[in-house]
Amino acid sequence: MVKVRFAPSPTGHLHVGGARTALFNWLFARKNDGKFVLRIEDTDVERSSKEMSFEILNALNWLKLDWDEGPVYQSRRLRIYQRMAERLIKEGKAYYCYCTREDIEERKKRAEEQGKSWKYDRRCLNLKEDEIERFKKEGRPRAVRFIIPEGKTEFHDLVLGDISVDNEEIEDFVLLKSDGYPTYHLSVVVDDHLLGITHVIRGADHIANTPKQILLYKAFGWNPPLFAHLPLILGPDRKKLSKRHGETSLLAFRDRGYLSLAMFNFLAQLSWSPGEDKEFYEINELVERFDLNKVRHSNPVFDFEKLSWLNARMISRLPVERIWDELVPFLQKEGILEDLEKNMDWAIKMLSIVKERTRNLVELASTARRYVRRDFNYNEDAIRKYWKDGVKEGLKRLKSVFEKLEVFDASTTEKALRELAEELGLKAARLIHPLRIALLGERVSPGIFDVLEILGKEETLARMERALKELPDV
RNA sequence: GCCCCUGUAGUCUAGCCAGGUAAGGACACCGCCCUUUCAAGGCGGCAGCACGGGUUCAAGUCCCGUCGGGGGCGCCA
Repeated sequence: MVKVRFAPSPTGHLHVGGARTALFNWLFARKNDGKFVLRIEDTDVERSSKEMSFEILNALNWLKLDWDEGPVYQSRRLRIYQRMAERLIKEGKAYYCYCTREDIEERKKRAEEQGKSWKYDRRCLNLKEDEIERFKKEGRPRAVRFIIPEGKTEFHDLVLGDISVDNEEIEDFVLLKSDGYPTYHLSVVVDDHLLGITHVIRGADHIANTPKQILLYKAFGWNPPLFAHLPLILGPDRKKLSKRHGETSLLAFRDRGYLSLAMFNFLAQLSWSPGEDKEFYEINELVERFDLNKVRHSNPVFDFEKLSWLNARMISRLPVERIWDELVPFLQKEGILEDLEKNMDWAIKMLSIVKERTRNLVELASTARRYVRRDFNYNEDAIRKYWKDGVKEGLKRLKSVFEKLEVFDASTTEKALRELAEELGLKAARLIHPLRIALLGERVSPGIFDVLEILGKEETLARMERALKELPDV
C-alpha cells in the first residue's frame, strides 16, 4: 500500500512551499488509496517550538489536508536514532568524530585557500588508539559520522527521472550530533523506514540529500522508498520564494481573505496541470486527475495576481453557503456577524450580490458592513464626480416617488425611477449615481435596483434622508 | 569554485516520454460589445518553443554543446 508523509520542521510558519509539498503528498495518497502520515521533525532543539508545531497543524487543517497517522514527534524517538547509530558503529559503517567545529572550520578554510574543495578529511576515522583514549578521558564530546563507501549512487526520481552522483562528491556526514540528537539524514531514514513510507515526495532542495540517504538505507540493509522531487516555488524575481516577497506563510493568506479552496487549486496547479482548459476544480476532481508523472521539472513563479483572480472568481461563483464558515471571522471583525445571523435569508441574498465583485473575504465583509450599518462615510471621490448639478432636487423627487410604492423590489423601483427620469427630462444615470452615493456612500456597487430591493423601502428612505441632510447642496 | 536539477509569451501551463496538419488554454495588458457604476461575461488583439549544431523526408518534441535560471556543498531540516 502507498504510504507517504509530510515532515515539516517546526522552526517557522508553514509557508506556501511547504504547503504545496504537503498538498502533493496528500493528493498522491488519496489518489492511490494510501495513507498520509504527518511527522514533526523537531530534532533541532534550538529552533523548534511547540507553538509552531501547533500552527502547522492548524494550517494543514485549513487547507483540508487530513492525515491518517501521527503527528509523530521525532523528539520523542531519540533513543531509536541513537541505537541505530550505535549499530552502524558496531558494524564498522560509522565512526566517532571528536573534531570540534572550530577545528573543521580551520581545516576547511585552509583547503579553500589552496583552491581545493573541502570534504571532511576523515581525520577521526584514522585516529590512533591512544588518541581515542585521551579524548575519552578528557570527556570530549563526540559525534557519529557515516562512512561513505566508494562508487556511484543512482536512483530513479518519479518526477525527474534518473539521477546519478559519484560518491566522491559526498562527505562522511554526521549522523548523531554530539548532544545525542540525530541529524536530519539519520532520523529521516530511520523514521521513513520504520513507518513504512513507500514514496518520499519533497522539495527539489532535497535532491542532493537523496544519495546520502540511499547510502544509509543500504548500510542498514533496508529497501529505500521511491523518491519524487518537486520543483521549488520562486518569487517574481525568480529567487526562491521567501519573506522578501511579502508574507508567505499559508495562514497569512487565510487572514488576507483567501478561500481555502482557491489556495488549494492554486497550489495544486503549480508545476502540475490536470491538462484541461479549466481553472478551478473541486478537491475530489483534483484527486482523480492527480499524476506525479505529469509534474513539470522547472521551477514555477508564484503569481500573486493569478491567485487573487482565482480567489475572486471562486468567491463570486460559489454559493454563500459554501463560503460562509470561512467568512464568519471576517464578519465578526466588522462587528456584523450577529446582525446577519438574525436574518440569514436576507444575509444570503445580500452577500450573494455583494460577493460578485469582491476579490477576497476581507473586502466582502467590509463591503457587507455598508448594507448592515447606516453609519458609513461618503466616498469623497464619488461625491466629487456625481454629487452635482442639482442632484438634491432630483433625489427629493425620487424619494417621494419611492415613498408611494407599495411593492418595493428591483422591478418596481426600476420602473418608478425610469419614469421619473423621463418626466424630469433626465438620463436615468443622473438619478442612479447620486442614489448610489446616498444608499452606500460609494461610486460602485451591484446593480442599483438589486441594492434597493436588498435594503428595502424603509432603509432606503432613511438613507436618502441622511444623504439629503448631510451632503452639501449643489 | 565543485556537484545536481532545469529551460514553451511578463507569469501559470497543454503539447515532449511513443518526431508529422496554422504551438492550445489561463493570468496580466490593450480594444470593442453589454451596461446605471465597477466587476463579471462575450468578442477580438499583443506576446512564446533560450541559442547553436546534429539525427531525420520532417524537430518544440530525439542527441550534443553554449548560455540562462534554480538548488546543494552545516554537529539546520
